[in-house]
Amino acid sequence: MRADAARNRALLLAAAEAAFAERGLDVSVADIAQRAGIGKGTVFRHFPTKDDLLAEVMLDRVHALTHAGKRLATADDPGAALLEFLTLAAERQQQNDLSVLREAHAVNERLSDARAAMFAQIDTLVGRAREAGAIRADVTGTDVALLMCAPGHVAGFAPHGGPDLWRRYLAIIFDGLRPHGARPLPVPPPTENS
Amino acid sequence: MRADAARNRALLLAAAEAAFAERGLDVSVADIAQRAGIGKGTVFRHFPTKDDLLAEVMLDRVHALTHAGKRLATADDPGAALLEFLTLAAERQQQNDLSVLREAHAVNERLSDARAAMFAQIDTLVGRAREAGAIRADVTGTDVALLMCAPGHVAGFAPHGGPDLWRRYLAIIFDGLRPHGARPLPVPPPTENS
DNA sequence: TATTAAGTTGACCGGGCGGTCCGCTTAGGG
DNA sequence: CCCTAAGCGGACCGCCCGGTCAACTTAATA
Repeated sequence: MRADAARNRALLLAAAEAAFAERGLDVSVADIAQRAGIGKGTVFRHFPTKDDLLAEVMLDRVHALTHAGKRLATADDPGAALLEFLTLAAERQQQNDLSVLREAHAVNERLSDARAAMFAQIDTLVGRAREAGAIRADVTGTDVALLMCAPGHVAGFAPHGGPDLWRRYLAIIFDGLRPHGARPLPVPPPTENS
Repeated sequence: MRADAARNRALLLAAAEAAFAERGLDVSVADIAQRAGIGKGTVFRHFPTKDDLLAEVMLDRVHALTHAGKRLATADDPGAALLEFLTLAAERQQQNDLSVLREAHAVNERLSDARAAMFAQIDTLVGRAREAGAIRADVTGTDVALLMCAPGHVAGFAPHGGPDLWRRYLAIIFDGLRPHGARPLPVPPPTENS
């Protein structure tokens, strides 16, 4: 692969990730190309369809989370490890990632596999946290996989919320996962209110 | 207003609500019209733009919730009242209602006013629940307004979840709002798992 | 029933989208 | 340094969308 092609590919992926995060999945390919400073045709040289581009962006994010999960799976405190994983997930996943992943099979087989790997990693983290008594006995990996995007999603709709508002909702939701009578986390105050 | 026009208008609103809920905000006007069994032109006779149609649908939903909130504001048990309100909200709001409401001002002034009225009603419910000690002292109406759509939203992404899966996540989230050491609600088991 | 205004309809329009293509540019090995 | 193939870019295509319009249909009144 030629050097300029590799550079443009990296530029394109970065621009696409930013564009999808800011404007949603409906950004036009032309917009992404302009943001990357390349021509529209070049986008389709690197990725046959817009969906393939999206899949590649998602693949990077899912892999990063999976690796973080693998690292945290051997931590001393399984409860803290799960919380840190959820923090990473909420931090990165500002947007509607789950809606993409749900239809991952239709988009891309590799992405579908990556999702399965991430879910398996979540199962491990949740299992360890459950055994350690850090979360309720009936909480499943699926529960956590579904709930982990909620803080970022929900905070995104705040009228005046600061950029860290998601931490507040992560704390609230995580406390809902804890066993009966657990002392809840200190909940960060809302930075601003309506 | 002529009788057939009123009938078509009702048919149209029902079809639009169903279509938006099932297919998202991107359903074409033509699809909605076909679903209602009327011509596409008739849609634009009743509502000048697609956004106006959407605003009318949302207006009905927001008003219904506001009225339910007003009824619950005088209930004996403020904690139970808030929970019932959240149950109603999660039950109806399967979809991305918040994303619409956030841009309500851009869509329609009446909708913007209706949203403000609903938020005020939520503030009342939350205030009463807080005073009764049913929820944490630091939980605000904005918190609840943001979190109330999360159960429906999150459950919608479950691969095999039953239609009542949102109840599970409502219970978890509501428990996160309760004061320290509160006995959590019984959490409905997941109907199915991945 | 005759009249008419209100209501309905689908063909039609401009615009923006994803995706294609071919002439131009340029990296990089011999 | 030159040649060539890999890479680039933007004009272009077909499609579908929201929205318009003029011809047609019908409910309601006298």
